[in-house]
Amino acid sequence: MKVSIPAAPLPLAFPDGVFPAGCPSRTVLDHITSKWGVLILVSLSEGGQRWSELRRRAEGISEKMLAQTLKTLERDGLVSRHAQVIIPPRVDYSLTERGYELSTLLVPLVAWAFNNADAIVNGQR
Amino acid sequence: MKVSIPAAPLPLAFPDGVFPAGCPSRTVLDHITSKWGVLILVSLSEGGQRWSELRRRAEGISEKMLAQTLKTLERDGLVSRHAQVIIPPRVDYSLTERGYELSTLLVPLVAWAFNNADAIVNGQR
DNA sequence: CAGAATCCGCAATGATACTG
DNA sequence: CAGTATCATTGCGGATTCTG
Repeated sequence: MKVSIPAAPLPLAFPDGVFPAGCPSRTVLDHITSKWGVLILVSLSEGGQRWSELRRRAEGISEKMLAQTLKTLERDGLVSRHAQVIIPPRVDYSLTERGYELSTLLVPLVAWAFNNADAIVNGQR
Repeated sequence: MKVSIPAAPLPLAFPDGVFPAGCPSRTVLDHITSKWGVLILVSLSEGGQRWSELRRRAEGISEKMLAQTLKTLERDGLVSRHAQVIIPPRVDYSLTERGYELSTLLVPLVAWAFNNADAIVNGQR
């Protein structure tokens, strides 16, 4: 049985529906949809967390990639870093307002992936 | 000025908030958040489109990556392929029901990236 | 027109070791 | 604890050629 699927209008300002190669949104999209970027942002949507906690939650991430991902997100103004100069050091990360706004779009996406993962990898319906 | 940001509860079934390394959702997430996967899915959210049109809209994509991306999304049951055996050939792609459901999450994400791109790359607020 | 097949470079990633 | 530095690897992705 076939069902007709309603076409959703793209509420985007892309001329002729073309996603331009040099568009800045491409870079932003690459950052926020990166393998580890998504997990870090979603993880932080629950509130501020320490370096070690982020490393634990994004299972499998290397220290290098955690540092790199956090730096990129910080430069993008999505994550803010709060370092306490104590020994041993303690550094907390949290979402900025803009990062939090983004996370409200990312959380449903990760949830969807989780809920549909089995059906997708097994080719079920 | 600082503002307090409410913590959003993660409506996910991840134990201890840990995203497991071997979780199938990781693979799914990689597919649907891939560089070209996002653009193809969002493009198709407007309705069925031909190979050549997808190639045009996802500006900068190579034939290889278009083929590879479409195959992956088709295997995942998110995109369906409709080939007409004529000369010259004509092949249309469209979203499955599951793919369409996903696109409703992806479209706002791309729109957000587009709307915030300038502020992000320029470091503005 | 819509691909498939092949070659190939380099940037992204991981592993390891070191440090304030 | 929270990183940085260096090195090794690989597989992603681009360019090209060929075809039904």
